[in-house]
Amino acid sequence: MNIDDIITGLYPLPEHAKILLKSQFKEITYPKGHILLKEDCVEEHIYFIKRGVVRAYSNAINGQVTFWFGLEGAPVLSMHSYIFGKKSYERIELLEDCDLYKINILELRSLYEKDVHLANWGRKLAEQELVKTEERLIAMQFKTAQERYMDLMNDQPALLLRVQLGYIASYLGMSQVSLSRIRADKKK
Amino acid sequence: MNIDDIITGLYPLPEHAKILLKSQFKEITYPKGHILLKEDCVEEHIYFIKRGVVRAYSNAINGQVTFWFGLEGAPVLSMHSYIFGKKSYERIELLEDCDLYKINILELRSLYEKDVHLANWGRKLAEQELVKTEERLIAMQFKTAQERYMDLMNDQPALLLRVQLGYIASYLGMSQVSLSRIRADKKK
DNA sequence: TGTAATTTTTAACATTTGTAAAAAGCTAAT
DNA sequence: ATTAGCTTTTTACAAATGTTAAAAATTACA
Repeated sequence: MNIDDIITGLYPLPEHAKILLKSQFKEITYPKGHILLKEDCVEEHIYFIKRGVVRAYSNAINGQVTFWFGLEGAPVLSMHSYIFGKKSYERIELLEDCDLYKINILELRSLYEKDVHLANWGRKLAEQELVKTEERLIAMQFKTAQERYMDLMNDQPALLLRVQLGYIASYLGMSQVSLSRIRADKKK
Repeated sequence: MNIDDIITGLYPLPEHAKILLKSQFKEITYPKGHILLKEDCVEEHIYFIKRGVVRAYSNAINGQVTFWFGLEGAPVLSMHSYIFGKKSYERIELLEDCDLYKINILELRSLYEKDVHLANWGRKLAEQELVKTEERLIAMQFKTAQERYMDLMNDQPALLLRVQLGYIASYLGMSQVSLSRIRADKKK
């Protein structure tokens, strides 16, 4: 997934704005297992995934909770750092070797202030994430564990092939044992 | 909560931009019980609450699911209509008599395209909602029903006094019976 | 290939949460 | 004050999900 498609897919930009934004991205590669971003740190960049899979998780009393996955094309960011410039509450880990496009948040913010097209691009970035997040919240509130698993199978089958089930279970808001049970039932 | 404070609280605007945005808002009053916005309709406006309480809900197989409340100062919008110009999946109902500030979405979008400050204001609007929604999603994933209730008591005690418990239970992702149980346990 | 390490499934049991129905409490209107 | 309607709590039971531990399957790599 190249940076042009990622940028333009979000919001159409006139050539000059696109070039300006693109010029601030740097490409970078990290290996599987790399921690891109740590809790309790202020992260200074956001990323877009060129290649690879990534998860965000948070440490609760009873272990880690994976609450987000990113595949090719997805933005990777700490909400608190990107939006408030504050410490991140989550940790972001690479589940495969990844190629990433990286951009500095302060730089990006200054682009937002300078160029109306880029400000609208930034608006779209937040709006897209907002819709996805609200839909997941609603699903958590009124779908059963089984329905949530089946939705994931329909919407993101690739994820199931690339990510281990323990993380998927957590993402779906259930224990790994529950997920195994659901999968076992489905076979019948 | 007046419109000046609502606008400026989100993102500081130079005087001319503030006046421009403000001039597009109209004030309107509806009685308790009024349906502001229906599922399967494209809603052409977004609102801000001057006075009152509002809930958004969606019809599932087993009854309504309340997934959002708005108090004074909050934006009221259908995600699908505001962001995609598509049909709303939710219904929004006034739980008290409400005074609202209303603005046309197409008009707002054209302001975003015209003025860099307003585009950034629109970005902040989405970003603020995004942070709140992600935090709620995470809470749903790794807090118990009891913890979610106690968080609500701490963070939004006013809500408990103004909204009936059936809706609160749904918002917290539990049955009304469970909420009653939790409340009964708490007394001991 | 064989072994260790990791992941996934299964089993047994405990706990939480849901459902349905009844009882109790509250509110508003007469 | 009384009644009707609505909300909340309680009860009893059922279903779903969690926990712990062990077994099975898979993967990584020496």
